[in-house]
Amino acid sequence: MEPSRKRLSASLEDYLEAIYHIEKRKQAARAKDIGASLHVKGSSVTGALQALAERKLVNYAPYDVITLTGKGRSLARDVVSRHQVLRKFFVDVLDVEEEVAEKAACGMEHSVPRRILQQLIRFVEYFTQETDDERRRLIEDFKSRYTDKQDSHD
Amino acid sequence: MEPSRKRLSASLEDYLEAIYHIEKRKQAARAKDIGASLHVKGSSVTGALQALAERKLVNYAPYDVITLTGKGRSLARDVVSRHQVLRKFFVDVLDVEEEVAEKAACGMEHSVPRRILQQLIRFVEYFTQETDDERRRLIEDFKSRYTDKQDSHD
DNA sequence: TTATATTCTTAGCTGAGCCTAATCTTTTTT
DNA sequence: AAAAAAGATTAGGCTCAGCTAAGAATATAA
Repeated sequence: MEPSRKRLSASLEDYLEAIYHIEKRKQAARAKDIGASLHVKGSSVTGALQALAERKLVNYAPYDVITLTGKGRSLARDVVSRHQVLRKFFVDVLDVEEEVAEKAACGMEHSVPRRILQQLIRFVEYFTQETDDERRRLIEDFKSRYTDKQDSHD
Repeated sequence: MEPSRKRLSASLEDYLEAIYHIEKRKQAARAKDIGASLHVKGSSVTGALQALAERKLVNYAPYDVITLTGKGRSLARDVVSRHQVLRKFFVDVLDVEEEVAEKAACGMEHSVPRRILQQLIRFVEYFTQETDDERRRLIEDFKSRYTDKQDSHD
């Protein structure tokens, strides 16, 4: 009985992520919150929840509230972490606008390999450490050279 | 008559990219080369080519060789450039293994916003300039601290 | 120049993942 | 408690992007 080893689709990862955030705000998630958060209709949510339930990632019973299982929460945290790392890198290092960074992270979070993530974490850490002036100065210097916050995103 | 303003799917971008690379090696692309390069069957290639032809991105006639149109080539270059920038950043800055970098670039190239790309280009440039020792030294220092080239990709 | 092999296309199927419309459930009002 | 509203689910449809199998077109070999 393998623990459904196949990779989750980008879409299902999004659902997991959304549920995770909603759970953090409220106790449990409702279908409509998920739909609102992902800009999809209720019927799509139901479909996704059934897929997630089949993989034992959410506790789901029709008309009941939705919660993540242990496995689900762990996977959700993984996605959220990818998102956060990218976002932080875009904002703190590349000096990109919050909204652009946020959107970009959303798009790219599903395909960042572990190894890249690991290095990215180390990299951001290395260059933003409170304790090292030289490194932080360089990043600041980089930023100050390209301070053209226009719109050329997307 | 709008020039089909809607964004290309990740899949169609992959096809364009593949054709671009094949064209660079040989004179023109054949369906089977494209299929081999993307690991899809011939019939899928035909389908994609028809979609691309409809958008005037490839010159396509049944059983004939395939070439990019001007618009197609320009778009292809765009994709390839996103790919290369990511790849270079992963290898030259994050110090990630070639294959991991390559795969990651493949996955992420479809969702990098322009703005992020622009900053990434500047960033890599800034830190790998031949002319600046201090910056290059810091990157080297970063690399030397995390020289654990194991497998934890994917 | 036939025969064979290769390549390409068509037709039709599948699964994801979204949608709308109709039909439950559950909750809230009156 | 009955009616109304809100929320969730099912049924069925659509698009995308892959697949297989069968057949057409082209290229190669005998």
